[in-house]
Amino acid sequence: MRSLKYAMLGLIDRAPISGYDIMKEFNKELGNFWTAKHSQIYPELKKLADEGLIELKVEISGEVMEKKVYSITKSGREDFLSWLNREEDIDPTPKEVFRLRMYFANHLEATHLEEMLNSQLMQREEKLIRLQKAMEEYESVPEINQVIFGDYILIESAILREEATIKWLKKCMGYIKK
Amino acid sequence: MRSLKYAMLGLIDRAPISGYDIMKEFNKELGNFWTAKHSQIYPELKKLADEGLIELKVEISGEVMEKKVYSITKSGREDFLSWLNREEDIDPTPKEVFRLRMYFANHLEATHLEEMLNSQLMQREEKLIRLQKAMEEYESVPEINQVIFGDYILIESAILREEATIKWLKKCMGYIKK
DNA sequence: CGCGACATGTAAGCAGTTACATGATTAT
DNA sequence: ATAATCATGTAACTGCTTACATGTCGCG
Repeated sequence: MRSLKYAMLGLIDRAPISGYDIMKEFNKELGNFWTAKHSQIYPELKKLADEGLIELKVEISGEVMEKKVYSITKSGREDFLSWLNREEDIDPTPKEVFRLRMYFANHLEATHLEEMLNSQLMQREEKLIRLQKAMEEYESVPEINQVIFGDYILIESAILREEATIKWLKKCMGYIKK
Repeated sequence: MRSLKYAMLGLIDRAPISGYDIMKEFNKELGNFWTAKHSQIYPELKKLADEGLIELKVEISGEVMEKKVYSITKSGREDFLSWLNREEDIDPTPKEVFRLRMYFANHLEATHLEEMLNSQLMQREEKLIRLQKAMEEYESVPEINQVIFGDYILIESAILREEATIKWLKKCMGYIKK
């Protein structure tokens, strides 16, 4: 499905960007639903350039250090928009190891099960707080044609996801005690 | 991390089972959070048998058709339980293509964006109804030491996930009209 | 001068999907 | 008979992670 390709094309389309900075984008809002390591990003950039979807311009930061800045081409933009407009089915199962583990919870001792749920709960609550802080940066909902609209709705989605997970973990803990 | 290995060991531990039936388990409750195709299952079974974690017994269904039924060994059970009891960090980002797409929603026409959100909404609502029906099969919450406890909490988790996604999709649609 | 961030790449291996391939059994 | 399901496998490929590998820049 080449999803990484389109994630990268979308980022490059916003403004010319380097592989390093694409990597950093995957640590921000987008990173809640898509991410990649530099070892995947650099070869993909090469491939996209070979396919004529992006163009390279080398910048120099400091004395000698090269920074490869890529921009999207006409054909890259067409490809990206055609992907973006495609109608798709809902995503296949996103795999989650913790829930796989919990599927076999009947083998765990009650006290240890509770510890595991609690450890997850704390980590999820921390994550939720971080997301809520990010959301507070927005005074109002961005217009749908603004670039930050995407950032906004992804934070919201991530918050709803964490809240649902927390609710579930608490329910599970409720099933233990008594 | 060999998660498939442990998913399969856990299933085999419940009762001796064939590759084909493991595949079917991934279409049930567990399939909401972990799944695999037969092309991945059969080689993995071979590997687990080579590692001495499972044992094979061939059954004949009908006249000649062979069914390979695997059971867990002592060392397989130990390996599984040690994995199950391990404390782990929260799962890394589960990737979702639809939300990646929505990150770039500012490029979409309002009417088309609404169509896309609506199409997702309908599919998610259908899925939710199916999950709720599965939940209704349970008269009460199973005890935590029962095998079906895992099934129950995974259905609940899947329901909460769908509800959160539906809530998000509706919010997004709300941002469009006006 | 040392440390953390900047910056880019490759190689090996593990995980997963799609397609190829075959044949038996059961229900209609 | 014929279609759906049962049943098992392999091959080629894509996707992704971990580790290897190198060097610069800015700050204290």
